Amino acid sequence: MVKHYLVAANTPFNNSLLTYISESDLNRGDLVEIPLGKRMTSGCIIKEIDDTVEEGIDYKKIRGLVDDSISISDEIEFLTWISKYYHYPLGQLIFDTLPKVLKRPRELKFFQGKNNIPEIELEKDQAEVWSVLDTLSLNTFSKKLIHGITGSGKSYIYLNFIKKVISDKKRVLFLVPEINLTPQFISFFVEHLDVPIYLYHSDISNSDKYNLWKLMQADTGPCLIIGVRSSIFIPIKNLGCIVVDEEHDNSFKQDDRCPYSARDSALKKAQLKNIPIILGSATPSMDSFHNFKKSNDYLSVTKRYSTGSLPEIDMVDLREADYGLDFETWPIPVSTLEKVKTRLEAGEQVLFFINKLGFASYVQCRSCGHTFDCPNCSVSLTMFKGRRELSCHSCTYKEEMPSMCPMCQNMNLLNKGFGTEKVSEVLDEYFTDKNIGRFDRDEIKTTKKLEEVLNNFHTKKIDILVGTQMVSKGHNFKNVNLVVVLGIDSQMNYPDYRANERTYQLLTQISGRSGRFGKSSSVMVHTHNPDNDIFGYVKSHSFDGFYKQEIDIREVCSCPPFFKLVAIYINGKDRDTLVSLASKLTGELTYLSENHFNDVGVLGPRPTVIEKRANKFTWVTLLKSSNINQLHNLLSTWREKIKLKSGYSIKIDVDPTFIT
DNA sequence: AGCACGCCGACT
DNA sequence: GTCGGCGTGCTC
Repeated sequence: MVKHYLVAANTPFNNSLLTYISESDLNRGDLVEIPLGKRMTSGCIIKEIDDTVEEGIDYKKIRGLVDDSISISDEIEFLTWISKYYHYPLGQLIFDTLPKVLKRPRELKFFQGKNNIPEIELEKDQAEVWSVLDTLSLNTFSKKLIHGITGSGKSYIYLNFIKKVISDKKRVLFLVPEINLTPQFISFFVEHLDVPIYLYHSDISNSDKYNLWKLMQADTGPCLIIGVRSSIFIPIKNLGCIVVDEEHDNSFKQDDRCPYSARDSALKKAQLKNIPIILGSATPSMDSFHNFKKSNDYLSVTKRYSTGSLPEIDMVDLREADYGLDFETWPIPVSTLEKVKTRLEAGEQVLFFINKLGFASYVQCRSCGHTFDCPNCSVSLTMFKGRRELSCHSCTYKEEMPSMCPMCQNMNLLNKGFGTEKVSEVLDEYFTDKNIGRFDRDEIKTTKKLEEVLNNFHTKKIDILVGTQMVSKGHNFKNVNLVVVLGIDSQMNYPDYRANERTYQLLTQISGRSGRFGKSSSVMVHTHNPDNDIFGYVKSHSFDGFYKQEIDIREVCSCPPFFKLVAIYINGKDRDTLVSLASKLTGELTYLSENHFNDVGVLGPRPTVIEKRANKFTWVTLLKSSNINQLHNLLSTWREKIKLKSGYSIKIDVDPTFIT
């Protein structure tokens, strides 16, 4: 008896949903091999179909099961939701997230919890939050947002809840934004739990990923999984709760392939699985704060745990900065270096934050003004002094450091702008007897190196640590009571509606690295615009104040959380063709909005901030609406009709965090 | 997204 | 002559 099956195939064709026939019985979630055109590809069985089969198509036969040890039947509903919400083909989503198959699987490594630390007594604020969580049913969907200032001991609240779920013999998924954050959580949970602890991030092998998927299906023993965003796709049987730490963090949003938010998807997953989910942050996103307040699911801890106190935030006005007679301390004012010196002399360590890599952001000829730009992208090249090269941050282009201007042969080349390498050098020259360490993507390429540098800082082999975003998140440095922030102005001036929010979050998170363990501590924020309102709210540690100001701006400019936003990126190699394609596609969107979906606004198209990357151009069109259903319907209608020539592609980004 | 077909330019 | 550049069209 021949049966027809709807299969989600690994192809964008027909939105990945294709019909096949099979003589053997197959189940929803089975992974199969199927012919497609003249090749073979993978597919996932969605359902059997009977009378709805179209005539006139010569359906092909399913070749057989590709792997019988994994079935994702319990995740199809979840994956289908993601596919619809983010307008991304279901079949491609499934095979993007599935661990690659597995020639020679090795044994799965994990950490065994030792549980050798006795129960910790919660302080009053924490206990109040815990008393609410303690009443949550473990078999019902519920969501809570814990807003706990940096150093308030959110981890202990999570821990209590996790212990409760584990003692109910269930499993816990603990989401962290980045692989950097996993080492500190491993030791924390190993000491407090007595179950296996598994890691899931970009640095674990495919074999381990595959084994974990299998294990999470095979048995149901309680365990903890600490994972980055992609771990929401692991089909975990007997999942008892999800925790999302640092929920505001932009790393939860994927930006290539299907641009899903792991935080929002986790909320959906908890709802579908009927389990509780807990989000936590010291600086909640505007979106979450707004939503959780509205539904009364908001909990807060306002006091630092134990003896920690909040740092003093000092604004350093760069308009009055003194960089020494020969400008030799630039970009660090002499007064700042003196403050650093005092801290170092007291035996403390200091943290520097600059959100740029390299020695100079660009190089310019003093005589004719020529700048060294990437031949493949519309950006200038970053100068790396140590490696003696200029390199592009948006493609792989590199060239040797020039000794003269190629236009006018002048030898006098200026270094403009600065990054971590420059700051490290200035510090090295000023504090000749101190060790300066660097903590950025350029320096830290492996987990091993990450742990090594962190360890050197913890054991005081490094006196001053200079880093990018990487240092701002989560780490606890016992001996740091001064944090220096440079180059924040460029963040604040980024041209999208989230610039204020990101700046507030970043400054607050960085401040959180200072003075975690008593003593007076401070943060020095360097800016040309010290009177900006945001600094006032950071200074007074007033999230509420910031939120109240920002939420009004969002409302008057029709931005999230009041309006939903979708960015549509159109990409291609020939600029003229791309521009006409972008305006044609935007014209179709405008037509649909004017004639059928009146509540949706269409803005654009316009070139992206970096219009050319690796010799391809990108333009963007924005959709805005407070009518979410209409927005989705417009997108679906539009997507069914569009046709693209090869070499041209579109990316739909629902709820973009960055508009580039 | 693959993969094939098909039509033009510069090599043995 | 034919190797290979990529433009176009098709895939349940």
